[in-house]
Amino acid sequence: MGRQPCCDKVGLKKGPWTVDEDRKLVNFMLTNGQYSCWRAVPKLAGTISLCGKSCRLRWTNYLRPDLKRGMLSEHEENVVIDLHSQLGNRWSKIASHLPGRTDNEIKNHWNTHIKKKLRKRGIDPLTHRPLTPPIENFQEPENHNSSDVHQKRQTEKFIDPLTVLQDEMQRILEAPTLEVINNGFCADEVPLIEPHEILISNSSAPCCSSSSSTTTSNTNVNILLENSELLPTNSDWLNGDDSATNNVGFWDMDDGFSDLDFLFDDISCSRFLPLLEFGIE
DNA sequence: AAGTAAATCAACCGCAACGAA
DNA sequence: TTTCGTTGCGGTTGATTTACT
Repeated sequence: MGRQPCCDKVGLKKGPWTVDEDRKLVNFMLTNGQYSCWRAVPKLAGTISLCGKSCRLRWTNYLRPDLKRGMLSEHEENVVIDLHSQLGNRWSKIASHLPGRTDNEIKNHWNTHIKKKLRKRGIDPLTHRPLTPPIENFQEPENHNSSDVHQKRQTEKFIDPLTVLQDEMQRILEAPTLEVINNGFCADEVPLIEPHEILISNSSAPCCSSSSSTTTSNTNVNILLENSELLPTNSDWLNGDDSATNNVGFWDMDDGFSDLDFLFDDISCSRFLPLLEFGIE
């Protein structure tokens, strides 16, 4: 007996996601957290024409509000190179050390940038040993203003969908309760990740350093909440743990990654801004 | 201006791993 | 222990954009 497809492929749409599909998925994920069964998500979220696998990929690689966007920093590249020398092509493991970066993003960056850089330095990207013979005078292909091009492209490509999502996300985040939504799905069905966990709250973070905002890339989805009283408190989410006010969501902040692209209110520093900032400069 | 090559990255595919029954 | 359903991962593809001729 052959393996069953991950979903009923008949009638399923392929290709790029539409704004509406994004909106539905974000709506669902922000309201319910990460539902335990991706297969059920298309139906529950209303993105019925897409399979659960697609939804998972879209969310983890693109829509998650905690994602960083833009080119990897030099530090991040060095981390990737170092981890790759130890782990090989285990992109998800490598990504787990880089907050806000996805395995797909790192894999793409490796293949398009880092490999070339290593070869240019005379290092075999596969073995991390010196190339034999070393490629001398290896010329990195001229890529005029590649980062500018990248930023421009991302702006043009993503600004509209995310802008459209903005109002929707705001509405969801300000909703007083998590109740029965799409197609009767009930929020009582234990989510794996609660909505607060996809937001980073860090009252001890540097207050609105200019650098934090300058690192914001054009496609970053920065979710910043002002009306935090409208959301359950951290301790609500964390089974009564009083230290929850320092909860920082996904990552350990001790490993040197401080520019999480989340902007803090200039005035209070302890509350998030009342906007969804999409990195539009 | 038009055609082509190169670069980029979102999305797809298929397999492995895992857990439940 | 085996079977089945599901998720996660890594490799790959293909659409899009930019650079070059």
